[in-house]
Amino acid sequence: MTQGLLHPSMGLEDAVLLRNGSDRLHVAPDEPRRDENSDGPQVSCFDLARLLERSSRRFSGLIGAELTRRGVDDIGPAQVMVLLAIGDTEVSVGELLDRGNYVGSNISYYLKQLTDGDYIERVTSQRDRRSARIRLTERGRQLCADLRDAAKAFERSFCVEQDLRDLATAFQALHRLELMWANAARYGV
Amino acid sequence: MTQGLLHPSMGLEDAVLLRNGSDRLHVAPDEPRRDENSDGPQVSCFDLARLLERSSRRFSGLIGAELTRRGVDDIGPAQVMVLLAIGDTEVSVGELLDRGNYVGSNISYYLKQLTDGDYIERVTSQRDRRSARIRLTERGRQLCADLRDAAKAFERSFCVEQDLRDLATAFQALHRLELMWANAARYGV
DNA sequence: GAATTTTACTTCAAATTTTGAAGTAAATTA
DNA sequence: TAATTTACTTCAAAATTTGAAGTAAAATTC
Repeated sequence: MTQGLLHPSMGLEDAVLLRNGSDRLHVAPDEPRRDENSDGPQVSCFDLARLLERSSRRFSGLIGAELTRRGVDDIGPAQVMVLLAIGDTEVSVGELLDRGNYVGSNISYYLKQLTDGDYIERVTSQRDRRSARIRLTERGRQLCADLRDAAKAFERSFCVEQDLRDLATAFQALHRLELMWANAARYGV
Repeated sequence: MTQGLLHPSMGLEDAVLLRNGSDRLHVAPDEPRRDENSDGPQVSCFDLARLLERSSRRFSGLIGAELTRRGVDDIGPAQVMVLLAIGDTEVSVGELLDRGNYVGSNISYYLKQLTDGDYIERVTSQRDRRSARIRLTERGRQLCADLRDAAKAFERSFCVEQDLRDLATAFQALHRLELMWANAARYGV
């Protein structure tokens, strides 16, 4: 169902050797337990949520490293995520709040840094002068493009066709789950 | 492929009404663009990573709310994630680091809080007296059990069979991606 | 059309979380 | 037995997140 997300040249054996403690060369410790009389493993919200967190941290680390490599030191991974959330279009702060499920004051803080670093520019909307319209500057656009290139290169060297389909599958399933969580939050449980 | 993650009684229309701004009743703003001549949507690492972040935040919010409901106010969602990472077994700090991709000093900080709140207990291993063995106390176990019950109840009322399979699918695909990211970090790009 | 309410943000200060550079003490290796 | 490595902890600084005001511009109500 979900084969081949690892490059042929890189087996699971390598993959799990993430720390090299003497007696901790264990396999990934959080495989959800298999249900004896079923054909798929049981996965709880919690299993998944932990995986989400861990993956996010992992990804942030990667972005951070990439920023360092590029000599970008005025913003970090968190700010990059905001840049990516903005994308190619012009958005309002409110839209960003939705997109990332951010808190208002938090986004304000990031946007200030991004403005200071000249990654975005803000124009107050003519239609509604309360609302700030945000768009990437050339610098912001360039950084995003560079990161996208790096990601593409990564995908090319590590992913096979099936991986990309799996990515899409994971995305869709997660997206739906996220909507459920959002509704749970709204309607209380 | 991935149908039914929403309860029949709750349509997409409701699902996206997450904020009630006057002119921002838009549909989810980050659908990945469809590639004209392909049968599945193109999803980049970044699309997925943003979804991971957002979902995590959403989930943390849910856990936070649940803690408040239960009158637990000495720990937050982040600490709960550590409890869940510990699980039913006795683990070392190093194992936790792997499990959550945490930073050492960070876990130390959480463990201290959890010890203070009597959610976990630490015993120095006899075999290797440098290494702390951690396990849940009755209180920690109870909290986890309660949360699991709440999650089960949520799943029962909001998920159909297909949803649970999708959860498993998402988990597997993500897990593999995470391994790739981990290796990318290790081997540099 | 003036007063009120709501929306769309921003600011600030406090709390929380994360990081990194030491440190400690126990194993391991040379 | 000395040097190194491992498995953590501590501390202080930095980054992030939160929440309670605040501001100013719509939109609504009277």
